[in-house]
Amino acid sequence: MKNTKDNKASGIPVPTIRRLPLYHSFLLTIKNKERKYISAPDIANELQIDPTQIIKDFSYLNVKGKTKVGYVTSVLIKILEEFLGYHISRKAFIVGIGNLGSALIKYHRFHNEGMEITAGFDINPEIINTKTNNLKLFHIDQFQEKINETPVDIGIIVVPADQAQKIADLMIKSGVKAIWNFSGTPLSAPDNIIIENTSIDSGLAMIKWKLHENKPLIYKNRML
Amino acid sequence: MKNTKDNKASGIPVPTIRRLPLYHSFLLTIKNKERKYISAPDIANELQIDPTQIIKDFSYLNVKGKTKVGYVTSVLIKILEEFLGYHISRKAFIVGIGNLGSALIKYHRFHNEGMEITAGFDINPEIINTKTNNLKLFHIDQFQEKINETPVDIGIIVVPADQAQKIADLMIKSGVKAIWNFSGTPLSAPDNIIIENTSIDSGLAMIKWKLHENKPLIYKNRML
DNA sequence: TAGATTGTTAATCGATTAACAATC
DNA sequence: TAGATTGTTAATCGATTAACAATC
Repeated sequence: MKNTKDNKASGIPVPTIRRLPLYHSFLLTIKNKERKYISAPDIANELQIDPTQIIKDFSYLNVKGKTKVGYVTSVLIKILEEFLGYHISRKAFIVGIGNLGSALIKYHRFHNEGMEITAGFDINPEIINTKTNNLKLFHIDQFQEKINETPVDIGIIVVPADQAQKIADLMIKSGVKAIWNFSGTPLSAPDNIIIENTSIDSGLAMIKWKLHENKPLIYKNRML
Repeated sequence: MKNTKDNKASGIPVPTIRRLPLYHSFLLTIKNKERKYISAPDIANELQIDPTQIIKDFSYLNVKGKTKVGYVTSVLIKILEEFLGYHISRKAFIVGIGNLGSALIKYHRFHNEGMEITAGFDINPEIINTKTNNLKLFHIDQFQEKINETPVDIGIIVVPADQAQKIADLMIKSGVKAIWNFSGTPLSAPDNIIIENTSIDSGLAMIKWKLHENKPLIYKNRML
């Protein structure tokens, strides 16, 4: 969960990277409206982000805008897609075909964003050797075998917390470069392995905490 | 998407709040092992977070630890649950019963974390008046009617981006206090409405960017 | 020109990390 | 006591925001 300084090299702040897909998806709607130019204040207004933040973010990408006019929509989109690597497809295996796992398999944006899930794994005998959304599902014991046939860069972990580390170890041993961890528990891995943690629970924590804020008594009176 | 200064009042950093569910889930495993005490360095080691960060986080909660021993596991868990409001159940409606929507409905942790989804809405006639995981599904036109019957604090939006604002407006009009937005597009809302955005795409952006980093040529040679 | 916008540099703000005193 | 840990205060680091010059 630690933010290593891997952004130092290029100097692009991590939050900027995370905002880029947002810009991209918004700009597609602008393109559909056949608007050739879009200005930072316009984007800012729509996306509720500070306009100077947007200008700053774009400057990291070396996109040049036109004074008084803005940026060329199609150029922005192209630069974003190149930067985010949407045209370079990375293969991925997903482990844990539960509710969330199935939803991820069906999430159609991954394809446009340059990730292709090429096999799924589980331990449930009922689903092994079946297909979800045209994706073949195998027993986890076949992971090594399948990755030898078609190497993948990304391993997606959607198993319960107590199984996650074991799966991560297997993925690392098998040569996966990046792990996308939806298990809600942190993983140990060598420094050269990219780990991205996505946890739904932290979102709910924020919401509930903010709801509490309206009723300060609840925790201001709490005895330490 | 803008970070307002709503954390100023209590002085607790937003990242701290987001880490709390992680601590909670880890501490449950410690409790299961019947370990009475747990120290910050031990947690740090397991969760890959800086130990002083953990001590700092706990200090915001006014938990007191024992020098040389650590914290009482059960006390930590209790304080975390109180702070995160796990014992105060908030009702929620979910709109958009697609793949992700269905996965969220089945996500069992929400119950423990104090959120209960009490109805689902969609426009697909095939699923209206059916049930998913014992949850009744209605047409979106019945939203106002249903919320009048049983008010909810939280609205969960899992519809496509171009439908999201419309649904948000409906929720706000109906008196929802917080919106959890999975649509991937930002929402306009009055300041008193709590908005939490959860987007899967930013996670993939990070992964792909870090994978690129290993091959700097790809974007260092990119013509601006 | 006046006004709107880009884009850079500086200031501010917030979070993390380091240093260190206190304690058992 | 020596060593390990808490917990606070200070320093550092990184990101956002503000200020402002340049441009069309």
